[in-house]
Amino acid sequence: MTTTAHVCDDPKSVYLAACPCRDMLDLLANKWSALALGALEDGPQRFGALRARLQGVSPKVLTQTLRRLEDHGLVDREIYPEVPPRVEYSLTPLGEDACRPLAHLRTWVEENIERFPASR
Amino acid sequence: MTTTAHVCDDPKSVYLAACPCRDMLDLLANKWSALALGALEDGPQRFGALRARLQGVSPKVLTQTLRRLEDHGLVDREIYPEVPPRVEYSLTPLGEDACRPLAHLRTWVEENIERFPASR
DNA sequence: CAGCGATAGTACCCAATGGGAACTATAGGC
DNA sequence: GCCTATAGTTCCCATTGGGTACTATCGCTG
Repeated sequence: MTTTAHVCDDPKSVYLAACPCRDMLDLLANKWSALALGALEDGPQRFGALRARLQGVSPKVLTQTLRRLEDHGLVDREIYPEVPPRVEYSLTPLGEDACRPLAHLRTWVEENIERFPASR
Repeated sequence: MTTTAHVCDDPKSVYLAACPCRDMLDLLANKWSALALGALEDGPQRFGALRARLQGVSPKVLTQTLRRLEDHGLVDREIYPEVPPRVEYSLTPLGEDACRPLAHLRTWVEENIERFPASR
């Protein structure tokens, strides 16, 4: 396909379906991604700790979310060869930077929740 | 159920599964919601115009997205009784405010897209 | 030495959602 | 009488989301 070849010539915009920005927005504009990255702002954490903080997340979905973030270079996954297993997740520099807009979003929601008609 | 009654006593956090913040985050942390609200920042627009700006969106999904935003008080939907039909979508004050964190997220993605390994 | 517990998942299954193509109603213009 | 334009809706299917149950491993306990 010719689409993958000269993407760099295109203006980068999340509004263009073929732009990689679209995929990144899809990754970050996601409930569990936003929560997982926010939790990792406090420092490296184990799978079980993340699962406890992200109330309501199932282990499968948490694994999917973390793997996707890892694949895109937002989190690191370190496996310690111990028994029982220990795996620590942490933010990469890119992940730390991505946390800022996501933190804005989370705090905006919490500060403005009263204004939403559905929540009254 | 007792959960709806004294929600206001709970600390508001997107990390609590039962908090209404969680639903709002789910609404806003969504690709199409973020794009639709961003498009409406330029002023009221018709369905067809939004469909053209949000490249790749199907009419069904766009309708779903806009209805959901309308139900939560983020956008207004005005129907003009004309033929062919004309429907204009616009931001409510709450929707305008919600645009700020979403705009940060969109621009952060566009400005940092080169740093993502998957896009190289 | 046979269970038991702890951790980080995976396997399996089902429901919800995402998403596309085709269809609808209406009135003006040709 | 037919074509066009608009804002959807309907139907269908593939993908994803999501929950529950299960697994592997080793130290510890009885």
